[in-house]
Amino acid sequence: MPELPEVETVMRGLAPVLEGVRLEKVQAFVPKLRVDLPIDFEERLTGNRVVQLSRRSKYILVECEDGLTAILHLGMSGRVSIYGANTHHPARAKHDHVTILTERGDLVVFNDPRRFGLIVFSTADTIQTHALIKDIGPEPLGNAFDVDTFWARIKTRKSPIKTVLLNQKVVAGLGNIYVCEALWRAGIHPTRRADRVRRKDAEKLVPIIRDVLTEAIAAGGSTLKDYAQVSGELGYFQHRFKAYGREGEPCLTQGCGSTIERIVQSNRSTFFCPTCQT
DNA sequence: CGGCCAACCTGTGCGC
DNA sequence: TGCGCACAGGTTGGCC
Repeated sequence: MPELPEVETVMRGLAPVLEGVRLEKVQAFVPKLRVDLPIDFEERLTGNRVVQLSRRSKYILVECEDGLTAILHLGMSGRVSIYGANTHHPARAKHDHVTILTERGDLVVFNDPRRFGLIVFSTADTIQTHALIKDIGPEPLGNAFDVDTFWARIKTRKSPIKTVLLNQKVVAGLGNIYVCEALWRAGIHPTRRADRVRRKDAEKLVPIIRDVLTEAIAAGGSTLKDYAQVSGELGYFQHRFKAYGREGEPCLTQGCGSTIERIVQSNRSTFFCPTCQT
């Protein structure tokens, strides 16, 4: 489940395999994912050397030595697997759309059944102005994410706070799961209009958002179903969900005794405690 | 610009 | 076993 913590986990798994490494053979097996792959995708990456990996919101940025930066998004179902040089490299599986063989003999595979992911090209010196990147809000784990900035961005919005937190222009990297978790921790009802979220609620929410994402990264992401880290191991944060996916189960607030409910907002499931969250 | 919905895809799990 | 439907981690384009 690729929200910020999962993308960060994937990026950290890829970095030691790709950074400083020449790509021996890059192959794409589909013409497009969510959008067209670059026409020169294979030729431009094959023979190129990766300088550095980084993450912006849910995008992984692969900076290469010739100035190219590849922008990768995992969409809903995108996964990355790594097969070491001294291990068996499996035959291409269904929905394996891109494979990268490195000069060291490591194999990196991008698999995405729903093809909501994307890979496009930009350049290192223009990446900040790229259409996919330029309007994204502050990184929640960085210094630019503070109460004043956050409050300024939400206090005029009439939409439910749940919907506003999913908006990547407001704050980067949150998805359906971590929004539910953050609102549960903050005691804020997901349907409350963002312009009715008081400043003192924002003061709670900012560190809570930081904490929930930081904890999830430390746990190696969450992982619903069989979503795996690049190592193939599952993330463990899912075992710590307090709201997400817990419809009908007891609220875990001490002494609450209420039951987690599920509603639909903007066509997405929202899980919350009708008692704790106001 | 803000807000809302449909659309993009495939797979899975459930009720019948 | 098969069928139809609801639902799944995200984003965006079009419409009011």
